[in-house]
Amino acid sequence: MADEVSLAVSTVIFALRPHPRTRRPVLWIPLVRRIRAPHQGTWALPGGPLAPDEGLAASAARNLRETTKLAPSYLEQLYAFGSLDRAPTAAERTVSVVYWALVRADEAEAGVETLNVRWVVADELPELAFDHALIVEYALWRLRNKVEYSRIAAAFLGETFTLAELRAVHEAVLQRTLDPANFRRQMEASGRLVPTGEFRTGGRHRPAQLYRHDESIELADNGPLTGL
Amino acid sequence: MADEVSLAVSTVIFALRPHPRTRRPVLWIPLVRRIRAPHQGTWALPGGPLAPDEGLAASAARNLRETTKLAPSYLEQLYAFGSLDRAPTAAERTVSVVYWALVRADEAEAGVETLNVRWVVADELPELAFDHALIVEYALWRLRNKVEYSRIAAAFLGETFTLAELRAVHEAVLQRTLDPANFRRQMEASGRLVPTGEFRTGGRHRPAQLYRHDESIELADNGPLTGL
DNA sequence: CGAATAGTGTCTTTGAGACAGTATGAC
DNA sequence: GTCATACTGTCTCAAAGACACTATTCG
Repeated sequence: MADEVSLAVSTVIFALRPHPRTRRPVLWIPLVRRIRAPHQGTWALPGGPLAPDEGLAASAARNLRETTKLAPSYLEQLYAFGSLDRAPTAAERTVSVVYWALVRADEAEAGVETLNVRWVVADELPELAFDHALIVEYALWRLRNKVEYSRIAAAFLGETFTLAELRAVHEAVLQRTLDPANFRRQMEASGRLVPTGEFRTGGRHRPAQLYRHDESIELADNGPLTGL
Repeated sequence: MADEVSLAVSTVIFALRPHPRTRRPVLWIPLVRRIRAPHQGTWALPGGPLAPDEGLAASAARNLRETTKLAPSYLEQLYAFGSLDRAPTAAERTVSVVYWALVRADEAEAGVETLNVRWVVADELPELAFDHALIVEYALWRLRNKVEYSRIAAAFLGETFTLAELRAVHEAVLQRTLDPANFRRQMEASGRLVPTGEFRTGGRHRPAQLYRHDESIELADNGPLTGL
């Protein structure tokens, strides 16, 4: 065991894109290939050591940008992992502060995929390095919980959207269909939606009203930590 | 700014004891007096550097034991704090992984209070060092949320308890009175309570049935992180 | 007996969900 | 007109809360 503890920041980045087979929207995350031991060659979460002159969230945002060329539309701390057995074969003891982030689908389309960066469906992961499989599972659990009682789903959409588009995000995250009528009433009752008076035309059906979110309401309620 | 980041673990420790004036049960936390700069002489959360051969939770449990002579009946990670402006005057950059813990009232009575350790009412704090006031506020918010949808209140009680005792814990944490009839039904409907068939006598009224919690149910649902 | 708390019954309100029905633009 | 989806109405059920009532023990 080493006599020093090093500190790293990693990020679980979610985007919504169609499943390669079903074409239905599902969650994707980018992975990076490890280029050194331990676990050399296997896939891992993007991340790296914390720079001394940089905050934790800033570090997460930076290595998100470096691996995906994207800026997060939502970023939240997930957990600090620091068990002794995280990397049994490693010489170095590392504590990882992990963040999770949401990026917009259209931006994720533009995201580069290189030899060492690969986007995969979040429920169909390859084998991951260290305890990263557990970390992704936990991030998915948090996202699925939080989408039910906050307006973070907005982070996957643009400025304005129809109720059908918002519902599609919820359905993709929760992996079940939702009743359109009841979903509409819940969203209206939440007081977070503002009708714009504009309509989305183009489908072969009645045009749908466009909404935007009330931006005075935080994406998620983090209590006293708001804005940290 | 230093060119190294040091890692510390701190803990917000909650106990239920009567308020000095009202005698109604309220939340208390122990503070330690800082014996070195910065903020020398002011009160702070118990904590210290992470030992290289110790897990994060183990470190929290250790310095909880060292300051209070107690073992936690509940321990959960709160947040990792690492902004650059946490300690503007400090030469050293520190990231703190903060835990929060619950200890039993009877044990807290026995907890030592020395010159450098002082128990204070959680809603009537003195001025605290660094960002510790924000940290306590966040811990209180988490506790008050979690008591409503988990069985962590049990961590303040002994093996068996009456519904009135359990309700008193909820009332103290939430700072409002609860209807005894509705509280009873909610607890019974939760499926977490097991009647023991024994009764608590001694009051000048009908004896109350003693319950215990179903120990196959976790104190709180942390999803995939169960038992970490 | 009265005081005090244990425990039950029941009414109202609220929100979730199931599902039928109406509205309207694209074609 | 037909199709597809937008949007509305309404019924049922479950949980939360207010509050009246009964039960039982102690002094």
